[in-house]
Amino acid sequence: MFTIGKLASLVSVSNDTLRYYEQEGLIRPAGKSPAGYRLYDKDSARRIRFIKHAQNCGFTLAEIRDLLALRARDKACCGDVRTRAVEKRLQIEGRIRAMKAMSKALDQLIAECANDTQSVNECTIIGAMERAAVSTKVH
Amino acid sequence: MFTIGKLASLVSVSNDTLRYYEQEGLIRPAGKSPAGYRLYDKDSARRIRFIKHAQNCGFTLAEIRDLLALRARDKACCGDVRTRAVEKRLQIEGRIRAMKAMSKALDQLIAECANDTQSVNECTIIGAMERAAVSTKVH
DNA sequence: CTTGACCATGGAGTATACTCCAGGGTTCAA
DNA sequence: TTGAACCCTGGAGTATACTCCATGGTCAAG
Repeated sequence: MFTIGKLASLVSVSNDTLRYYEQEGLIRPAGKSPAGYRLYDKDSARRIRFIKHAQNCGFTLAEIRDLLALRARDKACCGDVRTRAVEKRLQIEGRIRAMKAMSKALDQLIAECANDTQSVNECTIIGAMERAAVSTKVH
Repeated sequence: MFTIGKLASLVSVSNDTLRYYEQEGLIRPAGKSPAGYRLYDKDSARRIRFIKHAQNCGFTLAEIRDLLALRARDKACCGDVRTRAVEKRLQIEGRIRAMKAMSKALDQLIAECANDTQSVNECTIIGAMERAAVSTKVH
């Protein structure tokens, strides 16, 4: 059990952010001290790391709340939960494709920048992106 | 050459968004009509699609402005441009890893939801995420 | 030559995700 | 027992990325 400051430094966010997450229904302290101090456990830390992870994947806090709600809903892993999970996975896969295209485009840009024999006009990310996108078909 | 409304519907954003992008230095109309109407060409459309693409990859408009500035800067593809491109690519690759872990976690969740023999306690995304993250080491 | 669909500018408002007080209580080491 | 370092709540402020006016000019069809 640690106080908010301990947890905050443990997971590298601010106390305010933790209180904000609580307000938004993303986390709940494991308990409270007699003085009303929030007390967290290791699960809280895991949960916050998950939130950060999901944010890094481009999910909003509202979406992350959904994502978290997928787990342990009521009794069993019902069809609804499964549907949402499948939905989210599709979303992620779309983003991964987009990012791969972007990465490929940057690769091409970097390669072009490496050989100075290339003309300046050819050195455009948009062009590289388009060439990369042909095979990826995003959106 | 098309007016703002035409371009907007072509790339599925609002007129306001296009004016906002202009204000933020992300786009510039190819020209103006005598009456002061913004006139765009096909390159504008490509540029906006690039912006949307990059946003989907998790970049802010400021970062996208940087990304766009990578192209055709001054004379040649200098080291500075290359450095930035390499930087951005690293950023993207990190995000791709994070998203793959997330996707894997959801896969696992979906699989678990499919076989009802699994107990409820095992059906947690956080758990799935952690198992997925072991081999991926994000951040 | 008017009417409806377009365009312009400037500025205010919104949602998201924090971030930073102010004012006050708690804990603990010296 | 006092001072530094913590905690609380409530509310205001910030950055980003739009979104929505109000007011007024432009254009093409009928």
